[in-house]
Parts: sequence; structure tokens; C-alpha cells
Amino acid sequence: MMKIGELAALAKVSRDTLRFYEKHGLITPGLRSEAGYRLYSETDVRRIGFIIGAKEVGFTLNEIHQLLELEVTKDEKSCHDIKHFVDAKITIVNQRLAEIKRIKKSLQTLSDACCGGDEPATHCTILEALSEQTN
Amino acid sequence: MMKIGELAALAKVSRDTLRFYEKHGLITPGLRSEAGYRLYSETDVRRIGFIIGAKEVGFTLNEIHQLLELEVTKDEKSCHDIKHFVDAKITIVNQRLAEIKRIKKSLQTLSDACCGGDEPATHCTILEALSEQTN
DNA sequence: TATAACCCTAGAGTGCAGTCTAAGGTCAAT
DNA sequence: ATTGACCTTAGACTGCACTCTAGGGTTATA
Repeated sequence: MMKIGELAALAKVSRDTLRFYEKHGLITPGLRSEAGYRLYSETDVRRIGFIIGAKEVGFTLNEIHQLLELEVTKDEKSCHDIKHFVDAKITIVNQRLAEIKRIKKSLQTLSDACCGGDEPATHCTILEALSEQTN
Repeated sequence: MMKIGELAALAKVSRDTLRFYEKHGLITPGLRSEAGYRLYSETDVRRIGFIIGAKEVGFTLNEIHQLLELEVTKDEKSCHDIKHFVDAKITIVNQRLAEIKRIKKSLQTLSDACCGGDEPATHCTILEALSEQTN
């Protein structure tokens, strides 16, 4: 069990951010010490790791909230809804994957065109690098 | 050459967004019609396509601005700086790529655990799905 | 020729995601 | 016992990326 400052340092976010996430339901208010200090578990650490990762790839806190609330159980009723929601998210994720691969390739083209040795550096911009990608 | 409304419809953004991007230097103010209407070229279309794609995968407008300004020329002096900047960006892009793959896998695990047929739907959350990923 | 559907500007307003401030309580070390 | 580093709350403030409003001009169609 760690205090907010420790978790903040570990996750490289501010204490305020962690309280903000709690206030907005991304991390459930858990244990408190005698003095009222928040105490975080290993699960909380993984949870905020997920939040940060998801944020980095362009999910909003709202979307992350929905992702974290997803839970497959034996409840037949909700199972269909979950499947639907998850598959919709997978589609979005696949689009992002494709987009980021495009960007990576164009950055790579740019990097390769640059100082590659003695051959003359060709004139090249991101947009030109992007256009060259025929796939 | 198309007017702002056409480009907005094509790129699925608002006219205001396009004017906003211009004001912030993401698209250079180009040709104007006799009446002062903005006129956009094919290059502008590709440009805003790039902006939108980059935004979707989590780049800020500021970062996108920097990416768009990158240009490899024969100027030896700036070449080193460009290489450095681009390679730093590639590192970030690679991290995002890894992160989005992680998220995709966990969503897939979640989807697979759900309504897979007659086998009992195992209890599964995003965090558990993430933990299962040993790679 | 007038009506709708477009375009312009400057500037105000909005929602998201924090970030900071004030005023105070707790804990470990000198 | 007091100093400093930590923790608490509520609420104000900030920066980003739009989004809207007001007040006006233009262009195509009935």
C-alpha cells in the first residue's frame, strides 16, 4: 500500500491528477489510512498505467472510463452489449494503428533522406513522405 | 480549387476548425478569390488529412506544427537538427505503437472471452486482459 | 430581385484535462 | 517542540482546441 506521492512519482503524474482521476471515477476511492490519507494497491498502479497508456494513444478520459468499466461476466444480457462496444473500440484502435504506422513510415522516410551518408540529401517533407507510401 | 465548405465536408471538420488551423499556422493562408474567399488546393487537402490523422493518434497541434515544418534539404547545418528531432519523434511513435497494440490485444481478449459460443463466458476485465499479456 | 446558402472578421464562450491556491491536518527528524 | 515534507478539501484558474455569435458581404437559384 502506497501513499499518493509515491504512486504519483511511480506513474509520473501529479498528485492532483490522481485526485482528479478519482473524482471523475477513473480510479475508485479505496482504502484510507487512520489520518485520511489515500492508500493505493498494486491494482491501482496497473489501473493508472492503463489510463496513461490509453491517453497517450488518443483516448479521452471518458472513453478510458468506458473501457475500464467493461467487464465480461456470465450475464447474457450485457454480454451482447459488451461485445458490440468492444468490437466498435477495436475498429477505432485498428484505425489508429494504421494511422500511426503511416506517420511512422513518413518519419522514417524523412529520417532516411537525411544525412544518409554522402549521397545528396533529397528535398523531402512529411507530406511528400506520406504521398510516397503506396500501400 | 475548392472553397472552405467543400474542404470542411471532405475532411469532416468544421469551417471554423479550418480557419482556426490557418490562424495557428497549420495551413498556410493561400489563394483567395476575388471576393476574399479562401481557395484550397490538393496539397491543402492532404495537409489537413495529415493533421487529422496525427491528431487522432495523440499528437497535439503544436507537435503537428513541428512535424509539418520538418523539411530535409541539402542545408548541412539544419540536417543534423532535423535528424535529431525526427528520430526523437520516431521513438515516441514507437511507444505509441506498442501501447496501442497492448490496448488492442486486451480488447481482443475481452471480445474473445465474450459470447464465444457455448463455453462459459469467463469473468474478464480490461485490466485482467492486460495482465495476461506476457509479451 | 429577393431568398437561401454560402463566405468574411473579430472576439466571446465552451469543454476537457488538469493545475494551483488557501487553509488546514499528520508525521518524522532535529 | 518546531521545522519540513507530506497529506486533506473546496474551489479558482489555466491552456488547448475548438465552437459560436454578431454583423456583414457574395453567389446561385426561383
